[in-house]
Order: sequence, then C-alpha cells, then structure tokens
Amino acid sequence: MPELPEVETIRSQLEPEIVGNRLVSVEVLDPLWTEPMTPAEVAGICDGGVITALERRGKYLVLALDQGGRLVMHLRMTGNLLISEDEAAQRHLRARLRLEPGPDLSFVDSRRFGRGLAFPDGGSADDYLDARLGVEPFSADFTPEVLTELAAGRLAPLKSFLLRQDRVAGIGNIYADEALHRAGLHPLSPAGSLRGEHSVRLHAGILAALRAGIEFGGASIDDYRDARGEQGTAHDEFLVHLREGEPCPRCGAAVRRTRVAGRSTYFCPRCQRRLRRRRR
DNA sequence: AGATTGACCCGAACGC
DNA sequence: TGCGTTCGGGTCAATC
Repeated sequence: MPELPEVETIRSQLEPEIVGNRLVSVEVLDPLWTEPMTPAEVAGICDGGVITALERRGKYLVLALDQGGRLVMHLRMTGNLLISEDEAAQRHLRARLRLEPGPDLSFVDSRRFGRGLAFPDGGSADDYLDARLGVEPFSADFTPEVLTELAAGRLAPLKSFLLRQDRVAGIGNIYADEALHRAGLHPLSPAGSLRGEHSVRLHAGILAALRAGIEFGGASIDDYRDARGEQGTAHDEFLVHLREGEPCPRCGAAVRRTRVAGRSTYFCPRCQRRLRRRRR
C-alpha cells in the first residue's frame, strides 16, 4: 500500500519530468475519482496551468500550478500514478493528466478509493491538508519531544496512534510495524505511556523505517508500482511486517501476528516490550 | 469467500 | 454525575 515512502518515491521520480509542463487538461474517466467534487470543477481549476512543483504532504501528492491552482491526489490502497508511455488503454484507468509537451500521467486504481481534488490556490489546499495532517516526519518540527506531547494522555495503542494521520503524517500499516520494531516498543502499549527514552527510540524508529522504505523504492506487496511502473524492493527489507513465524532479526524469537485497530500487526514478542500506563 | 486496507463517520466509552 | 474528548468499529470498493 502506498505510504509515505511509496508516495515520496513517485514524487521524486515525477517532479523533474513534469515541472515546466502545461497541464492542458485533466481527463476524468471515473467521476468517483473527484468525489465530492465534480470532474468539471477539477478541470475548471487545473486546465491550462503550468506545473511549478510536485509536492508531498503525508500520503498526498500536491501538483502546484502557476495560476495558483492545486491538484491534490491520494492513492489510498491501490492507486498508481504512472508516466504514460503510450495511448494503450490501461485497465482501471481513472484519470489522465494531459501534459504539454509531455509525458502524460495516468492515475490507475483497481479499487477506486483514490481521489483527485482541486483547489483554486495554495492557501485553500493547505487548509484542506492542515485539517487532516499532523507533523511531517522529515520536517524540523518532528522531534522526540513533539512525539511525547502528541501521545500524552492517550490510552489508544501505539500502533493506533501511529496510524493517525492528524498526529504524525504518512505512516500506514507497514511502517507502523517497522517503526515499532526498530524502537523495541510493543504495538499494544498505550501511546500515553511513552517516556522520554521511548520517544527518542520511536522517533528514530519512525525515521529509520521511512528512510529504508524510500531507499528501496517503496514496498510492492500488492498493487504498488513506482511512476515508471516498476516494483520497489522495500518489502524484501521488512524486519517484521508480513514475517509471521520468521525469526526476529534482532533476537531470533518468532515474529508474531495479531490484530490492532482492525489491522494485521506484526511484532517480536521478546524484544518489543509492553509498557504500562503512566500514572499521574 | 473472506481477508484486505486508508480515510471518514458515528456511536460508545473514557476521564477529568 | 456531567460533558467534552477520544477510541474503535463500520463503511466503501474490488480483487484473488
């Protein structure tokens, strides 16, 4: 599934290819793609603008246009944003971005959860994203102290906490498991139990897990492909995710699988210790 | 066929 | 006990 490392891989591949191009038109083949907006609204804002940047906020891609417009896209579970190499009909094509001089981009999404929304200016796009997203892991604002503060008082499991986009942006099911393992923290520990030392470890674990994901071009468990249609290899580097029964790379104990917040959760029962709720 | 999963929504449980 | 906040489960969609 596309999480921060997968989205960042796509962003970094596409940006140099498309900046300076004119977005001639946004052709929406599936009206669900722009829900709750209409395809005409999105086209009205975007068509004709010159691309100045392709940015990432959490798991969102933000295409910035010179007239101020922003095309905000989310891949959700199975979306792909691909450099179109030809006009061959692609299965599950939801939208095509016509670029001049090109190449065009194709938004392909088998489960139709992905979205493309448009905003007339950067400020309104930021308002939309700010309302949904917390601190960016790779920003200077993300520190162990901020992490402690965000988790303070929360009874929800650490895994649930990490999945919340409005606290720390960009972490999904894969990198939550990987970050917790690197930090030596149990996914079911209450988030509010984090003390200074734990926050330092979790902070480092989050960054290391995300960096590894980016380094290996993202994880292609299922539908994920990079902008060129290639698979990443980050899944070959997983420490615990999808490794039920395999030895923990740190201590050798068998990796266990459980369910937290309705999601499959992998952890090492020996070296990911469970914390108790902090008394106050 | 049931499992899968991110964002959103809503009812329920929590804690001060 | 009251009330605002937080948490978890359901929902969507489609594939194998």
